[in-house]
Amino acid sequence: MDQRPRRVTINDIAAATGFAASTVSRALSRPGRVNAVTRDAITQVARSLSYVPNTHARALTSGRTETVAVLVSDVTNPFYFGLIRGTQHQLKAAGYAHLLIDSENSGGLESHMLTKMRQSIDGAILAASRLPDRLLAALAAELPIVAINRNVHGVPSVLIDSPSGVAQATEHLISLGHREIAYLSGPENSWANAARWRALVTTAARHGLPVRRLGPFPADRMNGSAAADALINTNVTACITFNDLLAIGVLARLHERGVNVPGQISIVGCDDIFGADFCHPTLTTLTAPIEQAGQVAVSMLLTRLHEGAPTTRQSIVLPTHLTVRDSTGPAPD
Amino acid sequence: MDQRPRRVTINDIAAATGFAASTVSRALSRPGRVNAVTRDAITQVARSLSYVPNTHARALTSGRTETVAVLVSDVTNPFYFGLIRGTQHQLKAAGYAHLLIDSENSGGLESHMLTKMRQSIDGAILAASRLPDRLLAALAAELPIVAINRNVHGVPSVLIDSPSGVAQATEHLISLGHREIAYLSGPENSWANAARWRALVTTAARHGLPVRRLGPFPADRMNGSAAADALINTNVTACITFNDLLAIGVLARLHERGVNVPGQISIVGCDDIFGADFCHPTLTTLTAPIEQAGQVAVSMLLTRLHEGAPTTRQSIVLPTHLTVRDSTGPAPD
DNA sequence: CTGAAAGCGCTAACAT
DNA sequence: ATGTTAGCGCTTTCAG
Repeated sequence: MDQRPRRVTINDIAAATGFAASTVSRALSRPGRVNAVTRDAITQVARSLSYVPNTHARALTSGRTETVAVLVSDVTNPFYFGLIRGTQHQLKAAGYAHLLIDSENSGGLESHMLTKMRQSIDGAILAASRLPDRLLAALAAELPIVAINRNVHGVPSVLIDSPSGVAQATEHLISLGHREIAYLSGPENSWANAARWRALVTTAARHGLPVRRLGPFPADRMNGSAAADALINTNVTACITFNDLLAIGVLARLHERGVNVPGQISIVGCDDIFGADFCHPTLTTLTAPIEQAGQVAVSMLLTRLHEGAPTTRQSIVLPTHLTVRDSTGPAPD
Repeated sequence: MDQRPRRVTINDIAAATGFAASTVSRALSRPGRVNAVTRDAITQVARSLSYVPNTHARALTSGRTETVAVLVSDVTNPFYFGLIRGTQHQLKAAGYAHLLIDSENSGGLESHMLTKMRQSIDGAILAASRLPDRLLAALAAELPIVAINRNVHGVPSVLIDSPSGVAQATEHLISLGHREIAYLSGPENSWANAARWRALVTTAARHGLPVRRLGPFPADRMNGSAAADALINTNVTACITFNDLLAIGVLARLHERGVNVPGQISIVGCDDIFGADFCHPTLTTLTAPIEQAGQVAVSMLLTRLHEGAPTTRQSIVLPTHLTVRDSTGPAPD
């Protein structure tokens, strides 16, 4: 009674219409290859029997699964919320299923999951992959992938142009009179972290200004305390933080320790995640189009899947802009 | 060259070991049914060939897919972040794949996706289903499901006990001297919304106090403005909000209009989502164990799948508690 | 305990 | 344009 009630198959439709199973198959999956009237007859019967094609049988023969895996390094990180939203949306529009995988910040788990799932998916989106360049490139040779915020030769990717955003942020701080700026560093193995630091160094150098690098700090709210304490020990009047999560943590700790933001120190975040506009004070940050990044990544992947084109080395860079809120202000005298 | 490099199958292992394919199959999926030494030989060869079983072939014959769908009504809503984290974690631990589906607040899309996916999944977790009771019950008869925050006869579920939390919150407000409390209502078709409202009414009545119901408001930050404005038009000194998202929106609007919280009005949220502890002022709210809800839901589903037991009508209620922060205070004189 | 054989539902050559 | 015939890789009777 709890048994699955014997689904209707392509053969049932064949029997009902008098056509061969293969014709039914064609009519349903390659409508062009079949006479219009037989196609209509078949579609009609299929509908009336409420036929649903069996994904597995289809995948088994065709190799296509209409499923894309989205790997994030930590589902918990609100940065991914927007991204997941973007991939989810775009994938659904294309009729693809969305397999969510959390690699728990581990390259090992990442590649393990990927090999395990290889035949269950047509491709994958790797957000913030923890895989070393070589492995990533090797993987890309076996499986269509698109990386987000990761620039490796031979791996199509969607990059968020934080460098130019960081440059803007730096100019913003300098124009407010800040002469010494610190960078609160995120994970050492993060591509974005390195890119942001470099951009800060470059821009500050152009103005003949020194920068300090503090950290690394794991990029979560908790570690904002350590970061804030480190910050207080310096005499910088402004800092750019690896990401908003960390920045929000810093803000909380600074408040706790009675340091006024932006009165005594200005804070800039990165990403503009959920919360950046309602924390206290609201956070000046680099707004990254992360939902769009998810969408674009999916589009690239899908194109690749459909064209069959190797599409090596294709990369798209998405712009960021500085969103000024209340956490930055004039340097104290 | 881009062709998938011909995966190793059970037959390769059979050839390599000299055993029949069926024996290999058994050794790999039902180790008990096979001689220890042949099993070891087979496992060994399988490993050395880095064999990965084909999900689809397996699903096709066995009917099992080791995949569970998690349906949320809106991936964007931070309430689901914790939930997804919980399901993701638990599912992965059990070796199941996690299929994320966004039903976009539409019952139609919800059931459509579910029928389409029926043979691709072993079961589903429905978070905040928009399906009418009857359809939900019918669905549960066909497919193992566990509902979250939805109480329908015959559908196993995980319920978050907001009623007792709301009661606590109400007592909290009354003890602070508030004599007239409003409820900012969420979507009318939400089970949780109804439950919360009832709990407020009951508790207030016990103290002989009136309550006002405002709304309904779509439960997102945007609509916090409308909700706040409606609130200002009353002369209540405190309100309980359907959820934190709405509450955070209300806080922002109140601030904008110069209304002091909690000086002039106290606000209580529900759920304790990401952000509730760092918005301004920090939000007094009902802390719901939503990550745990996800975990429990998965456990229930998995038990059901493995025991094969119909497990009708099993429900688990998870407790909530009031987390007092800065958005509530004594009633103004 | 192990092997042989028969499919699961569908697609993809190959014929017609 | 349609039908025939083989499987895809695996599990599962059913024998031995």
